[in-house]
Amino acid sequence: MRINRNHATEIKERPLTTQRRLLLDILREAESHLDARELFHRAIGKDPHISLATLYRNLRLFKEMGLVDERCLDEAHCYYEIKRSPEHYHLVCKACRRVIDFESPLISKLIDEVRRDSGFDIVKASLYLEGYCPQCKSEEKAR
Amino acid sequence: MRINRNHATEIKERPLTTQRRLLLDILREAESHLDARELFHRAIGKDPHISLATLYRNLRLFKEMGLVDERCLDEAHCYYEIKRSPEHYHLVCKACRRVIDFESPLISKLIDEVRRDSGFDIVKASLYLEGYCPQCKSEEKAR
DNA sequence: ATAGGTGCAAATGGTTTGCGAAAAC
DNA sequence: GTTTTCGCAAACCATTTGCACCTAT
Repeated sequence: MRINRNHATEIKERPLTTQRRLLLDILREAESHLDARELFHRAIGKDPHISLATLYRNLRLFKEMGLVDERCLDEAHCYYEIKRSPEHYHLVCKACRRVIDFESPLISKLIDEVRRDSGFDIVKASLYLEGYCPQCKSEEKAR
Repeated sequence: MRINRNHATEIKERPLTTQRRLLLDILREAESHLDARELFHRAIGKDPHISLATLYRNLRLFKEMGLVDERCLDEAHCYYEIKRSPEHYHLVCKACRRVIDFESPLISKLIDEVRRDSGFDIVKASLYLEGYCPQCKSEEKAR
């Protein structure tokens, strides 16, 4: 079995090795938003022999093939997630670090607007909103 | 002289040392979007004795004080820029890496929408659009 | 005199790479 | 038999930290 990206360009097709399947399965099953550390932790759980090098090599491959998105919130927090459709965006609580996905039709409107004004051919949009979730807000107040 | 953030909360006021002024000046004068390496390069130009440790310590301080924003496009590309108003967002060309700033009233509409739906108190929005700029698009076609 | 800042050099820690062995085709 | 992947250990490199000195109050 092989993996590749439907609208692939010059990127070669690659075999779906046991390790790659393992990693992709974890990413798919995850409630999403795993960092490399957590992904490795879960991978070790399923196959104690898998190595970090393999993990990073394949994360990079997945990124290049467009199977996985890398989301870097800041220097210290990079998360990986399987691409799913429809596209969605992220809302992060600065207190508890909970991440919520959301969608909004306003974004495609915005993209159209920018495309028209700038002449860019836009292929990807990343949007993070940060703030405080209802729980953390009220805990804050209680203090 | 001192630096602090107008709507400061618990963050102490800090003295504006020569090194801090130097760094802030560079960030202010920059056409924006400097990474740590480039910032250091320019800093060394003005004061050959300034150290990387000072640069990182102060970048972190500036972030905490809300003077500077850190934008991480991916693992390898973190950029720092002085906060200016009004808020603006980024459009990056995947081919030439050019970065364009833009604003749009649709974003505050979007934020209102998300705030209403999620109950979050939203304090920051980061939006990157990636694609190909008009020049790179036509060079691509020419090939 | 005390607190905070700086430079230097060493430590840290996440990510990458070189290499020989193993697997895929 | 050639090509690709893997695991291991070593290398890399951006960032952080410990410490002694310095500066400002």
